Amino acid sequence: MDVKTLCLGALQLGDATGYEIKKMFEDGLFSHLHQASFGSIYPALARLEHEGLAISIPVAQEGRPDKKVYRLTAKGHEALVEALQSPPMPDRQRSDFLFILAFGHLLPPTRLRTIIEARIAWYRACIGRMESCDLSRHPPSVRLVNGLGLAVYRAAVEYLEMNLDAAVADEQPAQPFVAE
Amino acid sequence: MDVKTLCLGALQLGDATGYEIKKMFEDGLFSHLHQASFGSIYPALARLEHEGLAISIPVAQEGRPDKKVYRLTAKGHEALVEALQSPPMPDRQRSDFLFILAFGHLLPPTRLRTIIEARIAWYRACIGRMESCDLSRHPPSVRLVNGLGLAVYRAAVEYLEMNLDAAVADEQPAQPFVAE
DNA sequence: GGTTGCATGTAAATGGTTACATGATTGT
DNA sequence: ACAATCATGTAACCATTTACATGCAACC
Repeated sequence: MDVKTLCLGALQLGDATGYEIKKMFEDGLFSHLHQASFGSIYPALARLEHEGLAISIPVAQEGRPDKKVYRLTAKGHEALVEALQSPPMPDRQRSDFLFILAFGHLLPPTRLRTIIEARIAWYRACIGRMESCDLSRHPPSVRLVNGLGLAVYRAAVEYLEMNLDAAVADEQPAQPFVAE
Repeated sequence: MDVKTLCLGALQLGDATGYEIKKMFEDGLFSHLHQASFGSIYPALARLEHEGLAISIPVAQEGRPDKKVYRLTAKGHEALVEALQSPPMPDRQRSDFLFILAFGHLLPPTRLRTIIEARIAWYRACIGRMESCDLSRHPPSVRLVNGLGLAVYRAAVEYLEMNLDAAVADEQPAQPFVAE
Protein backbone atom coordinates (compact mmCIF):
# COMPACT_ATOMS: atom_id res chain seq x y z
CA MET A 1 0.00 0.00 0.00
CA ASP A 2 1.82 3.06 -1.25
CA VAL A 3 1.48 6.67 -0.22
CA LYS A 4 -0.71 7.39 -3.23
CA THR A 5 -3.37 4.99 -1.97
CA LEU A 6 -2.99 6.35 1.52
CA CYS A 7 -3.66 9.86 0.21
CA LEU A 8 -6.68 8.59 -1.70
CA GLY A 9 -8.02 7.33 1.62
CA ALA A 10 -7.25 10.55 3.42
CA LEU A 11 -9.09 12.54 0.78
CA GLN A 12 -12.05 10.17 0.92
CA LEU A 13 -12.59 11.38 4.48
CA GLY A 14 -12.65 14.96 3.31
CA ASP A 15 -10.81 17.55 1.23
CA ALA A 16 -7.36 18.31 2.55
CA THR A 17 -4.00 19.88 1.84
CA GLY A 18 -0.77 17.92 1.83
CA TYR A 19 0.08 19.52 5.13
CA GLU A 20 -3.16 18.35 6.67
CA ILE A 21 -2.69 14.82 5.37
CA LYS A 22 0.74 14.76 6.97
CA LYS A 23 -0.88 15.69 10.27
CA MET A 24 -3.35 12.83 9.92
CA PHE A 25 -0.40 10.47 9.92
CA GLU A 26 1.36 12.30 12.73
CA ASP A 27 -1.39 13.10 15.19
CA GLY A 28 -4.63 12.23 13.58
CA LEU A 29 -6.80 9.38 12.49
CA PHE A 30 -4.05 7.54 10.65
CA SER A 31 -1.33 7.88 13.27
CA HIS A 32 -1.52 4.27 14.42
CA LEU A 33 -1.86 2.56 11.08
CA HIS A 34 0.66 4.04 8.68
CA GLN A 35 3.00 6.95 8.29
CA ALA A 36 4.20 9.19 5.53
CA SER A 37 6.42 12.23 5.30
CA PHE A 38 6.13 15.40 3.20
CA GLY A 39 8.69 14.00 0.84
CA SER A 40 6.31 11.24 -0.14
CA ILE A 41 2.95 12.98 0.28
CA TYR A 42 3.53 15.98 -1.99
CA PRO A 43 4.77 13.95 -4.95
CA ALA A 44 1.93 11.46 -4.39
CA LEU A 45 -0.68 14.24 -4.51
CA ALA A 46 0.89 15.68 -7.65
CA ARG A 47 0.68 12.27 -9.30
CA LEU A 48 -2.89 11.80 -8.13
CA GLU A 49 -3.85 15.06 -9.81
CA HIS A 50 -1.88 14.22 -12.92
CA GLU A 51 -3.75 10.92 -13.21
CA GLY A 52 -7.11 12.57 -12.69
CA LEU A 53 -7.77 10.87 -9.36
CA ALA A 54 -7.88 14.17 -7.49
CA ILE A 55 -8.11 17.85 -8.27
CA SER A 56 -6.42 20.68 -6.44
CA ILE A 57 -8.19 23.87 -5.51
CA PRO A 58 -5.88 26.81 -4.75
CA VAL A 59 -7.02 28.70 -1.68
CA ALA A 60 -5.64 32.16 -0.96
CA GLN A 61 -4.79 32.94 2.66
CA GLU A 62 -4.15 36.21 4.46
CA GLY A 63 -0.51 36.62 5.33
CA ARG A 64 0.26 33.09 4.31
CA PRO A 65 1.21 31.52 1.01
CA ASP A 66 -1.61 29.90 -0.91
CA LYS A 67 -2.58 26.41 -0.04
CA LYS A 68 -3.72 23.66 -2.36
CA VAL A 69 -6.79 21.83 -1.15
CA TYR A 70 -7.10 18.46 -2.84
CA ARG A 71 -10.41 16.79 -3.59
CA LEU A 72 -11.11 13.25 -4.74
CA THR A 73 -12.66 12.77 -8.17
CA ALA A 74 -15.12 9.99 -9.00
CA LYS A 75 -12.25 8.20 -10.70
CA GLY A 76 -10.17 8.62 -7.56
CA HIS A 77 -12.94 7.14 -5.47
CA GLU A 78 -13.10 4.12 -7.75
CA ALA A 79 -9.33 3.71 -7.60
CA LEU A 80 -9.51 3.68 -3.80
CA VAL A 81 -12.27 1.07 -3.71
CA GLU A 82 -10.27 -1.07 -6.07
CA ALA A 83 -7.10 -0.74 -4.01
CA LEU A 84 -9.10 -1.74 -0.94
CA GLN A 85 -10.03 -5.01 -2.63
CA SER A 86 -6.49 -6.26 -3.16
CA PRO A 87 -5.29 -8.48 -0.32
CA PRO A 88 -3.43 -6.45 2.30
CA MET A 89 0.30 -6.84 2.75
CA PRO A 90 1.18 -8.33 6.13
CA ASP A 91 1.54 -5.81 8.92
CA ARG A 92 4.98 -4.39 9.38
CA GLN A 93 5.89 -3.23 12.82
CA ARG A 94 9.27 -1.89 13.75
CA SER A 95 9.64 -0.90 17.33
CA ASP A 96 13.05 0.04 18.64
CA PHE A 97 11.48 0.38 22.07
CA LEU A 98 10.33 -3.24 22.14
CA PHE A 99 13.74 -4.36 20.95
CA ILE A 100 15.54 -2.40 23.64
CA LEU A 101 13.08 -3.67 26.23
CA ALA A 102 13.85 -7.24 25.22
CA PHE A 103 17.43 -6.57 26.28
CA GLY A 104 16.55 -4.83 29.52
CA HIS A 105 18.76 -7.30 31.32
CA LEU A 106 21.77 -5.54 29.79
CA LEU A 107 20.74 -2.13 31.11
CA PRO A 108 21.01 -0.62 34.59
CA PRO A 109 17.66 -1.23 36.36
CA THR A 110 17.05 2.47 36.94
CA ARG A 111 17.47 3.13 33.25
CA LEU A 112 15.16 0.26 32.39
CA ARG A 113 12.55 1.73 34.70
CA THR A 114 12.89 5.15 33.07
CA ILE A 115 12.48 3.66 29.62
CA ILE A 116 9.34 1.76 30.57
CA GLU A 117 7.87 4.77 32.33
CA ALA A 118 8.58 6.94 29.30
CA ARG A 119 6.83 4.38 27.17
CA ILE A 120 3.78 4.35 29.40
CA ALA A 121 3.66 8.13 29.13
CA TRP A 122 3.96 7.86 25.36
CA TYR A 123 1.09 5.39 25.19
CA ARG A 124 -1.00 7.72 27.34
CA ALA A 125 -0.25 10.60 25.01
CA CYS A 126 -1.33 8.50 22.03
CA ILE A 127 -4.51 7.52 23.84
CA GLY A 128 -5.20 11.16 24.64
CA ARG A 129 -4.71 12.19 21.02
CA MET A 130 -6.92 9.40 19.74
CA GLU A 131 -9.64 10.18 22.24
CA SER A 132 -9.64 13.81 21.22
CA CYS A 133 -10.16 13.03 17.53
CA ASP A 134 -13.50 14.23 16.30
CA LEU A 135 -15.07 11.09 14.93
CA SER A 136 -18.62 12.36 14.70
CA ARG A 137 -18.33 13.24 11.03
CA HIS A 138 -16.62 10.00 10.11
CA PRO A 139 -18.13 6.65 9.20
CA PRO A 140 -18.46 3.87 11.80
CA SER A 141 -15.55 1.97 10.29
CA VAL A 142 -13.21 4.82 11.13
CA ARG A 143 -14.54 4.72 14.67
CA LEU A 144 -13.97 0.96 14.75
CA VAL A 145 -10.32 1.40 13.79
CA ASN A 146 -9.90 4.19 16.31
CA GLY A 147 -11.44 2.00 18.99
CA LEU A 148 -9.15 -0.88 18.09
CA GLY A 149 -6.13 1.37 18.46
CA LEU A 150 -7.36 2.59 21.81
CA ALA A 151 -8.04 -0.95 23.04
CA VAL A 152 -4.56 -2.02 22.07
CA TYR A 153 -2.80 0.96 23.62
CA ARG A 154 -4.79 0.62 26.83
CA ALA A 155 -3.90 -3.04 27.06
CA ALA A 156 -0.24 -2.16 26.62
CA VAL A 157 -0.35 0.47 29.38
CA GLU A 158 -2.15 -1.92 31.70
CA TYR A 159 0.35 -4.68 31.06
CA LEU A 160 3.39 -2.49 31.55
CA GLU A 161 2.03 -0.96 34.72
CA MET A 162 1.22 -4.37 36.13
CA ASN A 163 4.65 -5.73 35.35
CA LEU A 164 6.90 -2.70 35.80
CA ASP A 165 8.08 -3.37 39.34
CA ALA A 166 8.58 -7.07 38.84
CA ALA A 167 10.41 -6.48 35.58
CA VAL A 168 12.83 -4.00 37.06
CA ALA A 169 13.37 -6.09 40.19
CA ASP A 170 14.05 -9.22 38.10
CA GLU A 171 16.79 -7.41 36.30
CA GLN A 172 18.74 -6.52 39.42
CA PRO A 173 22.26 -7.63 38.61
CA ALA A 174 23.31 -10.56 40.74
CA GLN A 175 25.85 -8.59 42.68
CA PRO A 176 25.99 -9.59 46.34
CA PHE A 177 26.12 -6.82 48.90
CA VAL A 178 29.64 -6.02 49.93
CA ALA A 179 30.33 -5.13 53.57
CA GLU A 180 32.17 -1.82 53.88
CA MET B 1 17.91 0.61 14.44
CA ASP B 2 19.42 -1.20 11.52
CA VAL B 3 19.56 -4.91 10.78
CA LYS B 4 23.12 -5.09 12.08
CA THR B 5 22.00 -4.12 15.57
CA LEU B 6 19.03 -6.46 15.30
CA CYS B 7 21.41 -9.32 14.52
CA LEU B 8 23.61 -8.32 17.44
CA GLY B 9 20.55 -8.72 19.64
CA ALA B 10 19.58 -12.03 18.11
CA LEU B 11 23.07 -13.39 18.74
CA GLN B 12 23.05 -12.12 22.31
CA LEU B 13 20.23 -14.59 22.95
CA GLY B 14 22.37 -17.42 21.62
CA ASP B 15 24.53 -18.51 18.70
CA ALA B 16 22.61 -18.70 15.47
CA THR B 17 22.83 -18.97 11.70
CA GLY B 18 21.45 -16.34 9.37
CA TYR B 19 18.62 -18.68 8.56
CA GLU B 20 17.71 -19.07 12.22
CA ILE B 21 17.80 -15.32 12.76
CA LYS B 22 15.41 -14.90 9.86
CA LYS B 23 13.04 -17.33 11.57
CA MET B 24 13.20 -15.29 14.77
CA PHE B 25 11.77 -12.38 12.83
CA GLU B 26 9.24 -14.51 11.02
CA ASP B 27 7.89 -16.84 13.68
CA GLY B 28 9.98 -16.37 16.73
CA LEU B 29 10.76 -14.04 19.54
CA PHE B 30 11.23 -10.99 17.33
CA SER B 31 8.21 -11.46 15.10
CA HIS B 32 6.15 -8.69 16.70
CA LEU B 33 8.87 -6.08 17.05
CA HIS B 34 10.84 -5.88 13.85
CA GLN B 35 11.41 -7.72 10.62
CA ALA B 36 14.27 -8.43 8.30
CA SER B 37 14.76 -10.47 5.18
CA PHE B 38 17.65 -12.67 4.04
CA GLY B 39 18.78 -9.90 1.76
CA SER B 40 19.53 -7.72 4.77
CA ILE B 41 20.51 -10.35 7.36
CA TYR B 42 23.30 -12.08 5.45
CA PRO B 43 25.14 -8.89 4.52
CA ALA B 44 24.67 -7.64 8.10
CA LEU B 45 26.23 -10.80 9.54
CA ALA B 46 29.13 -10.55 7.09
CA ARG B 47 29.75 -6.98 8.18
CA LEU B 48 29.48 -7.94 11.84
CA GLU B 49 32.18 -10.52 11.35
CA HIS B 50 34.32 -8.14 9.32
CA GLU B 51 34.13 -5.59 12.12
CA GLY B 52 35.00 -8.16 14.76
CA LEU B 53 31.62 -7.98 16.48
CA ALA B 54 30.86 -11.62 15.77
CA ILE B 55 32.67 -14.72 14.59
CA SER B 56 31.33 -17.46 12.37
CA ILE B 57 31.85 -21.12 13.08
CA PRO B 58 31.38 -23.38 10.06
CA VAL B 59 29.39 -26.46 10.96
CA ALA B 60 29.35 -29.44 8.62
CA GLN B 61 26.03 -31.19 8.15
CA GLU B 62 25.15 -34.58 6.73
CA GLY B 63 23.52 -34.28 3.35
CA ARG B 64 23.21 -30.52 3.66
CA PRO B 65 25.55 -27.70 2.80
CA ASP B 66 27.60 -26.34 5.66
CA LYS B 67 26.05 -23.77 7.87
CA LYS B 68 27.72 -20.80 9.50
CA VAL B 69 26.88 -20.42 13.16
CA TYR B 70 27.55 -16.90 14.34
CA ARG B 71 28.66 -16.05 17.84
CA LEU B 72 28.90 -12.66 19.50
CA THR B 73 32.34 -11.44 20.55
CA ALA B 74 32.98 -9.31 23.65
CA LYS B 75 33.28 -6.33 21.32
CA GLY B 76 29.95 -7.25 19.75
CA HIS B 77 28.34 -7.41 23.15
CA GLU B 78 29.64 -3.94 23.97
CA ALA B 79 28.40 -2.61 20.65
CA LEU B 80 24.93 -3.97 21.42
CA VAL B 81 24.84 -2.41 24.88
CA GLU B 82 25.91 0.90 23.39
CA ALA B 83 23.24 0.72 20.67
CA LEU B 84 20.67 -0.02 23.34
CA GLN B 85 21.55 3.26 25.07
CA SER B 86 20.76 5.52 22.13
CA PRO B 87 17.21 6.86 22.25
CA PRO B 88 14.87 4.61 20.25
CA MET B 89 13.37 5.83 17.02
CA PRO B 90 9.61 6.24 17.24
CA ASP B 91 7.64 3.10 16.47
CA ARG B 92 6.73 2.61 12.88
CA GLN B 93 3.63 0.64 12.15
CA ARG B 94 2.25 0.03 8.71
CA SER B 95 -0.90 -1.97 8.60
CA ASP B 96 -2.73 -2.29 5.34
CA PHE B 97 -5.39 -4.23 7.20
CA LEU B 98 -6.14 -1.32 9.54
CA PHE B 99 -6.24 1.06 6.58
CA ILE B 100 -8.67 -1.15 4.68
CA LEU B 101 -10.77 -1.58 7.80
CA ALA B 102 -11.02 2.19 8.18
CA PHE B 103 -12.76 2.22 4.79
CA GLY B 104 -15.03 -0.70 5.53
CA HIS B 105 -17.96 1.51 4.62
CA LEU B 106 -16.86 1.32 0.99
CA LEU B 107 -16.87 -2.49 0.97
CA PRO B 108 -19.73 -4.98 0.75
CA PRO B 109 -20.66 -5.99 4.34
CA THR B 110 -20.03 -9.68 3.71
CA ARG B 111 -16.55 -8.89 2.50
CA LEU B 112 -15.93 -6.67 5.50
CA ARG B 113 -16.98 -9.50 7.77
CA THR B 114 -14.63 -11.91 6.01
CA ILE B 115 -11.73 -9.49 6.36
CA ILE B 116 -12.30 -9.00 10.07
CA GLU B 117 -12.73 -12.72 10.67
CA ALA B 118 -9.53 -13.43 8.77
CA ARG B 119 -7.79 -10.87 10.94
CA ILE B 120 -9.05 -12.46 14.14
CA ALA B 121 -7.74 -15.80 12.89
CA TRP B 122 -4.39 -14.17 12.10
CA TYR B 123 -4.16 -12.69 15.59
CA ARG B 124 -4.95 -16.08 17.07
CA ALA B 125 -2.22 -17.67 15.01
CA CYS B 126 0.25 -15.04 16.26
CA ILE B 127 -0.84 -15.67 19.83
CA GLY B 128 -0.41 -19.40 19.32
CA ARG B 129 3.09 -18.93 17.96
CA MET B 130 4.09 -16.60 20.76
CA GLU B 131 2.71 -18.91 23.40
CA SER B 132 4.67 -21.81 22.01
CA CYS B 133 8.00 -19.96 22.16
CA ASP B 134 10.34 -21.54 24.66
CA LEU B 135 11.16 -18.67 26.97
CA SER B 136 12.67 -20.72 29.78
CA ARG B 137 16.22 -20.14 28.62
CA HIS B 138 15.72 -16.45 28.03
CA PRO B 139 16.02 -13.53 30.44
CA PRO B 140 12.93 -12.04 32.10
CA SER B 141 13.01 -9.01 29.82
CA VAL B 142 12.42 -11.24 26.81
CA ARG B 143 9.48 -12.74 28.64
CA LEU B 144 8.20 -9.25 29.41
CA VAL B 145 8.26 -8.29 25.73
CA ASN B 146 6.61 -11.56 24.78
CA GLY B 147 3.94 -10.95 27.39
CA LEU B 148 3.35 -7.44 26.12
CA GLY B 149 2.85 -8.74 22.61
CA LEU B 150 0.40 -11.34 23.85
CA ALA B 151 -1.53 -8.77 25.90
CA VAL B 152 -1.83 -6.51 22.88
CA TYR B 153 -2.91 -9.25 20.47
CA ARG B 154 -5.43 -10.60 22.94
CA ALA B 155 -6.91 -7.15 23.42
CA ALA B 156 -7.21 -6.78 19.66
CA VAL B 157 -9.01 -10.11 19.30
CA GLU B 158 -11.34 -9.29 22.15
CA TYR B 159 -12.17 -5.88 20.70
CA LEU B 160 -12.81 -7.19 17.20
CA GLU B 161 -14.98 -10.04 18.45
CA MET B 162 -17.00 -7.68 20.60
CA ASN B 163 -17.55 -5.24 17.76
CA LEU B 164 -17.72 -7.47 14.72
CA ASP B 165 -21.49 -7.78 14.43
CA ALA B 166 -22.18 -4.15 15.18
CA ALA B 167 -19.49 -3.02 12.75
CA VAL B 168 -20.80 -5.10 9.89
CA ALA B 169 -24.42 -4.14 10.64
CA ASP B 170 -23.54 -0.44 10.74
CA GLU B 171 -22.08 -0.67 7.29
CA GLN B 172 -25.23 -2.09 5.72
CA PRO B 173 -25.77 0.12 2.71
CA ALA B 174 -28.88 2.23 3.07
CA GLN B 175 -30.81 0.30 0.48
CA PRO B 176 -34.46 -0.12 1.41
CA PHE B 177 -36.01 -3.52 0.92
CA VAL B 178 -37.78 -3.84 -2.36
CA ALA B 179 -41.00 -5.82 -2.47
CA GLU B 180 -40.91 -8.56 -5.08
C1' DG C 1 15.56 36.79 18.81
C1' DG C 2 14.42 31.95 18.57
C1' DT C 3 11.07 28.46 18.11
C1' DT C 4 6.76 26.62 16.58
C1' DG C 5 3.06 26.27 13.21
C1' DC C 6 1.54 26.93 8.60
C1' DA C 7 2.59 25.78 3.75
C1' DT C 8 4.88 23.56 -0.56
C1' DG C 9 8.19 21.36 -2.88
C1' DT C 10 12.87 18.90 -4.60
C1' DA C 11 17.02 15.94 -4.60
C1' DA C 12 20.08 12.93 -2.66
C1' DA C 13 20.88 9.24 0.21
C1' DT C 14 19.40 5.33 2.49
C1' DG C 15 18.02 1.17 3.55
C1' DG C 16 15.68 -2.57 2.66
C1' DT C 17 12.89 -5.85 -0.14
C1' DT C 18 12.36 -8.71 -4.17
C1' DA C 19 14.05 -11.71 -7.16
C1' DC C 20 17.51 -14.59 -8.61
C1' DA C 21 21.07 -18.38 -8.26
C1' DT C 22 22.16 -23.02 -6.20
C1' DG C 23 21.33 -27.52 -4.12
C1' DA C 24 20.20 -31.51 -1.13
C1' DT C 25 16.61 -33.75 1.71
C1' DT C 26 12.11 -34.89 3.39
C1' DG C 27 7.45 -35.18 3.14
C1' DT C 28 2.79 -35.27 0.17
C1' DA D 1 6.45 -34.97 -9.18
C1' DC D 2 6.08 -31.02 -6.34
C1' DA D 3 6.38 -28.34 -2.44
C1' DA D 4 8.54 -27.21 1.67
C1' DT D 5 12.55 -26.90 4.87
C1' DC D 6 17.23 -26.07 5.37
C1' DA D 7 21.04 -23.00 3.89
C1' DT D 8 23.80 -18.94 1.87
C1' DG D 9 24.50 -15.26 -0.86
C1' DT D 10 24.19 -11.20 -4.59
C1' DA D 11 22.29 -7.41 -7.30
C1' DA D 12 18.84 -4.59 -9.08
C1' DC D 13 15.22 -2.05 -7.79
C1' DC D 14 12.23 0.71 -5.01
C1' DA D 15 9.96 3.64 -1.81
C1' DT D 16 10.64 6.52 1.62
C1' DT D 17 13.07 9.31 4.60
C1' DT D 18 16.24 13.09 5.34
C1' DA D 19 17.87 17.29 4.40
C1' DC D 20 17.51 21.29 2.01
C1' DA D 21 15.19 25.57 0.13
C1' DT D 22 11.77 29.35 1.10
C1' DG D 23 8.82 32.45 3.74
C1' DC D 24 5.53 34.67 6.87
C1' DA D 25 3.00 34.97 11.42
C1' DA D 26 2.43 34.29 16.13
C1' DC D 27 4.15 33.32 20.51
C1' DC D 28 7.62 33.27 24.32
